[in-house]
Parts: sequence; structure tokens; C-alpha cells
Amino acid sequence: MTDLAHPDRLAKLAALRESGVDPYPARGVAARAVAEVRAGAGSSEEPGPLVGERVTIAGRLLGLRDFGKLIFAPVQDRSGRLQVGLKRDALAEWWPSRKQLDGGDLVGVSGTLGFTQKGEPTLWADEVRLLAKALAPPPEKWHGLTDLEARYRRRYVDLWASEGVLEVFIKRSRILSSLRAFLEEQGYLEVETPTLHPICGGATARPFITHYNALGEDRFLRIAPELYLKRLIVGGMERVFEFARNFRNEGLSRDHNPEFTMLELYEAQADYRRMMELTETMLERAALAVNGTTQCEFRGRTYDLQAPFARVRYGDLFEEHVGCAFDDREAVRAKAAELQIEEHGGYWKLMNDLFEELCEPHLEGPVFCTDYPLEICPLAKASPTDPRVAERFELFVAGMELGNAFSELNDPAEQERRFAEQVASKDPETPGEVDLDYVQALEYGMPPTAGLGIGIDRLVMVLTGQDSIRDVLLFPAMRRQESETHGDAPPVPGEGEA
RNA sequence: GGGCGCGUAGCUCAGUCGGUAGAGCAACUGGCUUUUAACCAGUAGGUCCCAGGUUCGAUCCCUGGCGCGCUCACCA
Repeated sequence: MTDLAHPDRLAKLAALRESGVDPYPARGVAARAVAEVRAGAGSSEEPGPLVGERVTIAGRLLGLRDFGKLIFAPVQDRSGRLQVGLKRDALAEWWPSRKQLDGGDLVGVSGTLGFTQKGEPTLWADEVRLLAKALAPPPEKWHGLTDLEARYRRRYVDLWASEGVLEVFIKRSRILSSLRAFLEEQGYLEVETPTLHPICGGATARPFITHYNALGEDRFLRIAPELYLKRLIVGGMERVFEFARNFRNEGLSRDHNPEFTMLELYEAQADYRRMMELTETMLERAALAVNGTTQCEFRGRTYDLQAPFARVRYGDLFEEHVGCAFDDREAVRAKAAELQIEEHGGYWKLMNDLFEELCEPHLEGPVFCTDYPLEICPLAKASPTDPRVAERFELFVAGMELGNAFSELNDPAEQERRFAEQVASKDPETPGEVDLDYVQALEYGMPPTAGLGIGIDRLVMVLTGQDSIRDVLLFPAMRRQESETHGDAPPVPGEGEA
């Protein structure tokens, strides 16, 4: 027991058992969704088909308004809320046990659907069954849970006690369904690839490391599924996608959670132009599916996800906001010096820092920023018309990166050379070894292919109007609390390098 | 990691210019057959985040720590 289990409620639990009532019965009740019952009730002026019928609902008792011989109590399930009316005369046998009932308890109620004098749809009960006793009291009924930490730690309370929270996660689920349905229509196969990677590739990020006992080897939690999905293209699957949980051992912010969900997909015979079309069509549909409109309110502004999205070249943006060509090293370094941006990862890193600082904030979007400098795209294919740039785009909404796509590099020798460059850079965020198995896969031949990654959490933020990534994650990353467990915490291995 | 702020009852919060604390809701007792933040009367509930320091005395002041929030940095 934790100290949230209330003594009064524990006493009621004992009293229930004493009187032969199982406070945690083995079976639930066959219940109808509350929203369905409410819809069937209509209004007191125009009663619906369920009025006068006997129906059963099940859910959480949110409170009790006791009038002596009459009690009103709202019951809430996943679909909504309905008032239950408990009358002594209709529940003579059960009546004394009403004292054992508390707000927060899970109950099944059967009765006749009707209305009150004020016209409130009400289930007039003839049977009340306790389905599970709540020992911990619910949050304050008017303010609910407002402490952010408590809301995230106890999402199991937040979901029913805070307005609109469940709705966000219902929408999240529908967004995933919409994306999945769209891709399946397009002939894609959903696949699952390893989460434990021997080499940490497919993106640039610091990894989490774990140990594989059976193999006696360390593994990286994947930072991206990219290289495995492209192996499947070599394997002839041609159109694949994965909703991948990725892990990046980096900071938390309102746009970042160390574990996050990425939709990655790859399509043979496609290039990045096709990916742009697919992206805008897919997102437009998801918006319509979940909101009924392509307009969404996010961080105080309105964005329209109606296809087609705007396109702007990286180089053009660079010239506009930095004032020179991205490969004009002298000018770029001068501008960086002017802005006191330090060079700590070579020229191309510096150039991109400048881009992020000066250009990205202008990408309100939705907009595809296209044709990135080749040097910052180690897995992308060069443009056939301009060898300085890669066929790559990123999708931005509200200055936030939502997606990343490119025509995939499929020349094994070129890929090996770029891997070797990364390894030589000694950057802690790039792989420490060349993934020769991947190079070998390319040696068997990968067709012309394009790939796309969509940050699902950020997409959900935009489509549900949530400012923080933590509001679209059921259980966002939180520091461990001592009070969460019994027993001793496991030994903590030494911290990785800072 | 830096800056700012917060930590008081189960929940939402007040308060003590330093003398160990209050309200509303929830709970408990009683009353009430049409409420919907029900109402009325009463009762109970606190390691005032933790540890040091100053002081006759600290929940309040100081220092440190822990936790959380916002923000900046980091993070393609």
C-alpha cells in the first residue's frame, strides 16, 4: 500500500468483504458505451429510442450528490459521462451499502433511461455493482490535477480527471491509423526491424548503450531504423514502413523526448519529389481524419496542412537570410564570426549552425526545405543537376522539423567512403565504425529508392494543438522517484561521457 | 549545464515582517427525493521537501542538497 490509500476507504473495503461483497470481482458487466446511451436518450423535449429502456453502463463514479433518499452520481467511461440516479425506493436491498461507495470507484449500473426535472438524461438505477474499489481518492473535483509533474507521473489519473487529455491520445491513435491506412493503400508493407543495433547508424545522435547477455556484446538502442529498412529494399520488399521507437541520449525539451516515435518509410523507384507528394497527401489526410479540417492551431498560429505544401531551396534560404552562398566559406565564416557562432565541427557543421540560427525560424510552414548541401547528408544521393546538393528535404511546421527525406544513396563505394569520413571525424554523435554489412547489402544492388521519416510525436502536437511533446506522450521521460518501488534500486552503471 | 521561479492537508491554494498553520474541495457524522462545483450543521486530517547554520525559538532568514516548472544552451 502507498500512503495514497485512504484509511476511510480501507475501512469500507473491510466492511464490504465483511458483508460478503467482493470489492474486486472477477467479472465485469456487459455495458454499453456511455456516449451511445446518451445519444439514444435524445433530449427531454425529443426523447430518443433508448428512453424507457433498461440499459447497463460501466465506468468510474466521479462523485456522489446525496439527498438522503436520492443520490445523483456522474459515471464516466472512455466515451463520455452520464448521470446515474439512485433512489432508495428502487434499490431497497442495496441501499445500506451506498455508504461503502466513494468517488473514484468503478461501478456497473443498470437501470431505466430517463430524465430529471431539469431535463438531464439520467439512468435511474435498479442495480448497482461495485466493479473495483478505489482506495486512492480522486483529485479535487473542480481544478482536477493541475500539477504538471503529478499529471505526467500519474497519467492513469490525468486521463480521466483532466479535461481533454484522453481526447489527445484518442487523436494520436487515429492519426497512426490514418497514416497506416494510407500507406497500405499505397502498397506498403508494415515491418518491424531490430531495436538493438550492433552499430549505431542511420542518423546523428548520441546513443543509449545496453548489454546483450546471451551474446556477450554491447548493443545500441537504435537512433533510427533507416539502415535496416533499406536492407529490406535490397531484399525486394520495395515499399516498407515502420513506426519506430527511436532512442537518443540527448536533452529533453518541449520538442524533444529521448525516446520518440518516427514513421520511416522507403519506396523503390521513387525519388525525393515523390516523397514530397506522398508526405503532403498523407498529412493532409491525417488532418482531415482527425480534425475534419486541414487547418490547425498550434502555438498561437494557424497552419494549413492542405496539399501541396510550399517548397523552398536550402541554398535560396541561405542566401536570403545569411547573405551568401552556403559554400562561400569565407563569407560564411565572416558571418559566423559576426554572430559569435563558434566553429567546432568543421565548416559544414558551422554552415548548418548558421542555417539553423538564421533560416529555420522563418520556416513557419508547412514548407519543404529542399536540396541540402551534400556534405551534411551522408546517406543521400547527390542531385543529378547540381552535384553540390543532395536530393533531400526537411518538412517544417512552426519552425519545427517534422520530417526528413531523401533520394537514397545506393552506390556502395560512395556510401563506404562517406561512412569512413564520419568515422574519421571522431564526432561522438556519428558511428564509430563503418557498417560494412550495410555496404555489402548495397553491393547486391539497391534500386533507386527514396525514404522519408516523420516525427510522429511532433505531428501529433501540431494536429492536436499541444505545445509540449510531453502532452502527446502518455508517459513522458521523468526522473525516477524513490517512492515508486519497494526494495533496493538496481546498481546504476557509471555514467556515459557527458 | 546556466538563469528565473516553485515545493504548506489526498487535491487546489492562502499564511506566518521568526513564536510549530488556515480555507475550499475530497473524507467522516447528522439532515435533506431532482442535483449537476448540490446545500446546511458538525468532525477529523499536517515530518509546512530534506540537511545544516543563525536564533531563546525556524515552516518563514541564510547555506547546501533533492524534486519540479519556465527559459536559454545542447539536441540536423
